[in-house]
Amino acid sequence: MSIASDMIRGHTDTIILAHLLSGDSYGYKINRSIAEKTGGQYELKEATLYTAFRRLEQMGLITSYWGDENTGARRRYYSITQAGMQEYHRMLGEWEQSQRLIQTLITP
Amino acid sequence: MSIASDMIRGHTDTIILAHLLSGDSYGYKINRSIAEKTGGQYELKEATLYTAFRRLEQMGLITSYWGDENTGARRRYYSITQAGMQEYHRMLGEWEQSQRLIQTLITP
DNA sequence: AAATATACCTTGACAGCCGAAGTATATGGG
DNA sequence: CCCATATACTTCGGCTGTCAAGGTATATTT
Repeated sequence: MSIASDMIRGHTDTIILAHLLSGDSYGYKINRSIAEKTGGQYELKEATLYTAFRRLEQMGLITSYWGDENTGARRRYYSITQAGMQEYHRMLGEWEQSQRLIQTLITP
Repeated sequence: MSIASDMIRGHTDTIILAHLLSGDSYGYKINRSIAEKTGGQYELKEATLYTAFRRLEQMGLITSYWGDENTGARRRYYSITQAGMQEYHRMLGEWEQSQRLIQTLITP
């Protein structure tokens, strides 16, 4: 495993929810967007991304529907739910808290 | 526990190394210290803690020796190595970087 | 004598990440 | 026309770190 992934672990869901706050989107595009936002420093592995979608949908934080593209590959669009928005805000708060906690603990 | 363990995951090793920078110590005490530092908000589970010691020793980042207590329970002391110090600094840098990365990604 | 605190260890289950491989459509270059 | 590339999604199986549960042993407090 790469260290970076264990650092991001626990934030994957939040990252996806954050993205969907700006409107419905689909897997491939979300990942492009993540890569762009970070200047190519980071992107989710496909397997990770799609299992995250499954997880989030199962938890009721997002819903999905097939796009009606009449050209190109089919796309599955995702939408954040009310519960998803609530959860997003809760996770943001947890990040703030854990950030301080970690900072405290890794400082000798 | 109050903070999701997935948030801390990836920092356990750094936390232990950070502690050992201040001098040799042993498992139980390190965990007491973590709890104290965070005002009881966090502590490592024993199984996690001792697994981490094994991992760190195997990686050559720490060494261990039995204390010579002639009273009370025996203690296994841990010492950070040169490689451990180097790795600690590398991990600190990674934390800085991933912190910014996560902040960017979880902001809509 | 029993409960509590100190101190360490092992086992097995579980969750999330990811490499690898597969499916399918559209486009541009040779 | 074929092939490489980009788009887009899916499944499988292995790996790693966390943790609940259980165990061992000593010293102090009740």
